[in-house]
Amino acid sequence: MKRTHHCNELRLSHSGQTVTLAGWVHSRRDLGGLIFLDIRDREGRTQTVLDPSRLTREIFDRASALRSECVVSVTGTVQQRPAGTGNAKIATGEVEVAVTQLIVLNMAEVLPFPVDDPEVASKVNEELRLQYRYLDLRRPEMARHLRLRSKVAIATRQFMDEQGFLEVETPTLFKSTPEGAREFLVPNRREPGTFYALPQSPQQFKQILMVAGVEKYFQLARCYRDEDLRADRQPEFTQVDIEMSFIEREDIYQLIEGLLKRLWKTALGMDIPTPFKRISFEEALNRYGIDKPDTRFGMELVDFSDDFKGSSFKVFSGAIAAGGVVKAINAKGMAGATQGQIETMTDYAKSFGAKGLAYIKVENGEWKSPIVKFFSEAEKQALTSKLKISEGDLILFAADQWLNACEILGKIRLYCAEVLKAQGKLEVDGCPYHFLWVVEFPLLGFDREQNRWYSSHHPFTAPVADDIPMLKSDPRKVRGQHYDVVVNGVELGGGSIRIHQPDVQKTIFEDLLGIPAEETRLRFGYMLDAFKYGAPPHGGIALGFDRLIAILCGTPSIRDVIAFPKTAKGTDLMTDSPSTVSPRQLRDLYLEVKAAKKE
RNA sequence: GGGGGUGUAGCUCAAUUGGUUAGAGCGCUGCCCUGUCACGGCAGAGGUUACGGGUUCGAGCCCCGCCACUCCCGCCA
Repeated sequence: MKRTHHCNELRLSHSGQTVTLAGWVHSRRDLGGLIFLDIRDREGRTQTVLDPSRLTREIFDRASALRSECVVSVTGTVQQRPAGTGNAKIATGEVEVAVTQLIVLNMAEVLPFPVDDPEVASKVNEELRLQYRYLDLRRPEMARHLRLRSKVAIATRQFMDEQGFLEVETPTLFKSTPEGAREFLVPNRREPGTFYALPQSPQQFKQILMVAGVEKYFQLARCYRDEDLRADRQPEFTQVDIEMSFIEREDIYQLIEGLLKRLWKTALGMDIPTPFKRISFEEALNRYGIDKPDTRFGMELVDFSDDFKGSSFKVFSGAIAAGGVVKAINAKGMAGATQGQIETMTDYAKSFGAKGLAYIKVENGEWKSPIVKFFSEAEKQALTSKLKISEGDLILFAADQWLNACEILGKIRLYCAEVLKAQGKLEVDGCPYHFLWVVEFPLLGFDREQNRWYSSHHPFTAPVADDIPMLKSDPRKVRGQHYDVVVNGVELGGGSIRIHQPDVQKTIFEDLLGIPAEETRLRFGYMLDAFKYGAPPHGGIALGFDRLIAILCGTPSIRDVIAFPKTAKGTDLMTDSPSTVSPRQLRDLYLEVKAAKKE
């Protein structure tokens, strides 16, 4: 009964051998006097044939009663298929197993959705797929994702090991650190009113490991964030978490380029070019309007602030006079944009606080736009030459403060690319993966509403050494030693060189972030203590492992590469969690539920 | 928290302006079929149109509410 081969193994050379296969009935083709069973396992599928002249009536009847996804073990002789009946679509298509023994290991009920037909199965409502995840995962496409994920995880470990890294596990029961993402809390039974928190990332532990002398740490770390979800965000997710001592930014770039090169080779057999291009935060915003640019296509932002500062079109000249900028993009071939598309883009602009969206449609040799009449010849000339305007183009403008103007057009640029791509009008670079480093982020941002500074990455990020003197005089200008690795407009990961001098850390916490000394001590005291006893200069990075796998699998949703993902509301449809707990459990934890119960 | 989309047979989808008994393909059940691999043929079963209200002579379709899934904004140091 034990199987001798898997279902993607038998070839002509096995002819004549008696073999046993085990697996699921992928499909049954019952011709009345002859039955074909395709047996599927993890590796593939093999056709078996039941010929009543070669087996007992009982076995034949047993085969007649089978349906899709029953689990069976079959024994028989491998034989070449009769001429003209081979199946070139499957690897085992030249042979079949003439069954002499059939054991039904388990019957299957009629399935809630088909798993054998990739066309149909991939369109099945995701709700159903999540509820019956074990069936969904049987689909070859999903099995391929699991397998690729495993291979990439193992290749990651192997590469990091070769580079001298230690894999160290860090706790998932951690201390609450209210900065950043909302945390999942875990009540502590032993002391009422105290809680663990699940870590948003092992950030603090990995820095402590540097103080501990580990020097090179990595981990495939599970992280938890209690924030609203997206196609690329789950409440629990996996990071390739890395930290190194005695390094500079260049060391991280080189390491990650090597790692990604290895992973692309392992997963796709593809050689990706290194080193990756680098672009500063400022340049990324100026040219693409976003800090994670998709550089597979152009449509770059062009600045017209000089050309329009004296313009009689007051919306433009006024914005410039107020310290802002005028920028534009040329969506080539989009002059035929529908009213709905223009409206969508206008809504994007408005969501950034703009009053509207200025545009020019270039149709029939004419500039169709309500604003063109305000433009001088020089201004038109500047537009034509800088944007290389020609028939069929759609020019879109943003006039606002620098960051806002950039972000508006950045958003619109991506929207236009999507529309043009669907119409087959977008020129896309032949290289399918555009990696780049985005560097020189501002260390701090300013929150107008709360009237305070915040860390644009996290408070342990080191300032660029030359900029440290400006920390107190002009914080806005201080650049952080922070870097993001971006591929095709997806932020794959980010990290920084950390502060290892206690005095600089103290300045950041107390003088800039405005956290009182007492609170700093409560929240981060153990870390500041650790740094007193000989902290090496260090830095690291974390890569979003789920996103990485999704990109390699070519799927837009990380749910497709996580075995048991949660829905957009954070529920697990298979196990129906989260769920209520018994009064006794609550009592043990000294908890009382005050919210109104549902139902 | 806000905005958009979806919800009709087990699955994927139709259903004209609001108008007869809500249809099709696949799947399922039964019968027939010895070279199929999307097997084929014949017959059949299968519906609280997510759910709750409302408007109407009449609602799958219109209105209000609600639930689930999904995409986006906010959020994600």
